[in-house]
Amino acid sequence: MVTSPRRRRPTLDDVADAVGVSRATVSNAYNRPDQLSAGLRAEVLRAAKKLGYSGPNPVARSLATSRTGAIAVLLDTGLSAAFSDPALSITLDALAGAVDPGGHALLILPGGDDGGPNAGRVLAAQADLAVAYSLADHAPALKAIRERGLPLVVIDQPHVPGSARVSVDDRGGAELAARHLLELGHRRFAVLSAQCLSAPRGGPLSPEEAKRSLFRDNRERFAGYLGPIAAAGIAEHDVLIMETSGTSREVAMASARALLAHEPRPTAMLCMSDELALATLAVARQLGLAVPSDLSIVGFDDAPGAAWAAPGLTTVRQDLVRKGRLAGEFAVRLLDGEKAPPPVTLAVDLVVRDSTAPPRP
Amino acid sequence: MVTSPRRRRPTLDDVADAVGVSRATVSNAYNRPDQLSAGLRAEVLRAAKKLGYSGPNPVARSLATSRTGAIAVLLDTGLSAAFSDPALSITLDALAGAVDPGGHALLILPGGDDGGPNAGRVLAAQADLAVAYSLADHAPALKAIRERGLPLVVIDQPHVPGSARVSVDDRGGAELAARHLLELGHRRFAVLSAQCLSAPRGGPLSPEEAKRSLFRDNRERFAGYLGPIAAAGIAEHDVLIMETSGTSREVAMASARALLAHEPRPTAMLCMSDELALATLAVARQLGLAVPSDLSIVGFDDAPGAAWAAPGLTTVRQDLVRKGRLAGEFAVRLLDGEKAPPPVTLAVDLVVRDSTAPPRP
DNA sequence: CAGAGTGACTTAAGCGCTTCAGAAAGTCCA
DNA sequence: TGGACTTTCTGAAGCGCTTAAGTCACTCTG
Repeated sequence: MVTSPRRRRPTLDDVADAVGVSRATVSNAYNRPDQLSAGLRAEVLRAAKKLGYSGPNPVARSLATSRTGAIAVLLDTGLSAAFSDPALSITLDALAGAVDPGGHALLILPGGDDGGPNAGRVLAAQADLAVAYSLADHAPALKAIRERGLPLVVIDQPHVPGSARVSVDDRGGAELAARHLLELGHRRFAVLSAQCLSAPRGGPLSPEEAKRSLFRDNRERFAGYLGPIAAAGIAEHDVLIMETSGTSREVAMASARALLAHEPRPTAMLCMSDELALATLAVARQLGLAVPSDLSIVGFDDAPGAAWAAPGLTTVRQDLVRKGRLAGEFAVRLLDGEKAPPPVTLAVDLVVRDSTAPPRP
Repeated sequence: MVTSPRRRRPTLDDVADAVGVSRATVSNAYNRPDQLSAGLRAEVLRAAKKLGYSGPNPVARSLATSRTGAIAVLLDTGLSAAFSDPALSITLDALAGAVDPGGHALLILPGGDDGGPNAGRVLAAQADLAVAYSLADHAPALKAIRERGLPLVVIDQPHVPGSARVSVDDRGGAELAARHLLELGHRRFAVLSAQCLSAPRGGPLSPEEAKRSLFRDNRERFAGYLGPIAAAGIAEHDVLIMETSGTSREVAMASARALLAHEPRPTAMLCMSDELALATLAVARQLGLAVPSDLSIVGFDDAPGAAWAAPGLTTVRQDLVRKGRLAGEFAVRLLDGEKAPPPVTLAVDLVVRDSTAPPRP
């Protein structure tokens, strides 16, 4: 019984035996260099190298310390769709940057068709904390997180008791966009939204349906769009609303095309993301519609692409980097055992570029 | 000593005690329902629910089974930069889809400034396998993976003994692009590349420097571009080469602008990704250059944006979905204990759209 | 009705590490 | 010179779970 038949990886004990010290000492050599003499530490490390020991097994360490060093990120779509939205990439990058000094990596849990990741996956995820990004209100994943008692940070979602939250003033932003167009004199509006209802469906939506969206940010934006429009004496039912299914550009373009095919054609399009706005811009170009003289378009996010577009996109700016960083900081604080800070709502503002103008008389 | 002061989470033992069975039975209730009677199982689950036990602790389970259920993805840049490239999103989405049935999530390790993720992070990552995506050849992360003895799948990188590999015919694709332009009659070329050398620097590159790129795919593409051009009797040093630093659109546009400012202006631009090509397209528009009559542009990847662009982008198509899926399948096979399959190189082809034409006479 | 079989649980040995409470040996100062 | 400290290292108790092997009480067969 000298060595196991299948050459197993060396462990802390093997190193300890090789050097002739206790296991605790080897552990200290890696984790608390001040607990042993420099000479012995060097000897331990040398022996480890010789044996091919690459340091404490991360899983075993996690079990002993009850810290995994990972943060689960719960998304509501697949990776490709999720990351085709620059807003997510930017937010997550900032988040990753904020938690990186603490040594936390991101464990990505993509969503399925029920507004978030599979609950079983969430229950099995090795993470110290979860970040939920714009999930449907009823997402099973959220329940799983609660069951596990995992600290939670939510982004762009309704507040969950006990969790930290950062979101933006979706409604206020949408109002800014709608008022801007109203002030320019528009009366025929269309709204292009990402998925609102369960099960990818896509297609036209009534204002009532829109306001019942499963996603809080959608609901808020709808309310923000429709409020000022209604206040201006335009019937909500005269506002065309279209939900896209999925997040691909093709689908978005098809939806935009459907909206623009309506008679009388809307003169202003309110888009819930810059991606949707850019898709609309592309469709307008295909149809030979001049933007902004034939059609005004307003986006949301102020993603980098909004500024590069031709014409530059008028859009509601939100500070994505700040949002991600804040979420990351909240995560770190929760991990440090602090209580959840009060929810933060970031302000937005309207960036007027060249995609909006008064409608043709 | 009835209960610990800080209410700790219930464990398998607590449930076992509550029901009055052994720990193994509770474990079986979760993992091997056929090992106990349906009645007892229901009772166990009921007790678990009552105690607030949400199922076996993932970390402890991992330690016992020596499987984590996560796949580490090693990237060479930060998240924002990484995901601003649709090629990565698409590949990773396909990869995630392929490993999902096995219950594997992706643990994302973004890169720093040394061509890959920090080695310490890699050593500490809780994963069963690593996927390296287009890292620099010497990336410390790769060494860390080897030390750990973790199975490895590399994408678009040199072969690592013992690991699986999928890549595309970068050189062949680049040759197709160059030949296409030569056949159209171009003689003044520029090449726009992503980062090649260590430490983000950006700026003009000599052909020698270019061929020493730290990234295999870059080297191959350079070779593929320059080969046919040289064969056509054009001196390599007459080809303008520019490396961008980072991956943001702004930086890419600045690089493109610099190339187009050269006198005499190149008539054809070879871009190592569609993102770079689209940035070039935007610059050309700003400069009032007509594409393709004043300037031909060829991209690489055939990302979705290539088709939407106006004009449609001529580009080298690679099957990103297939690449990701294949990598995922290889991962699954390695996890099943199979030997590394032989490396696969996917074919590419040239998609000719409207961004290339003969140069103005 | 003995012996083989089967179903339903339990026992106990890990998985590889951290960490706290000592122990042993040396240092310091009155 | 001897008690009070330090420094350096060890012992051992977990962390929460899986799983191979074993026990025990039955049910079939021939």
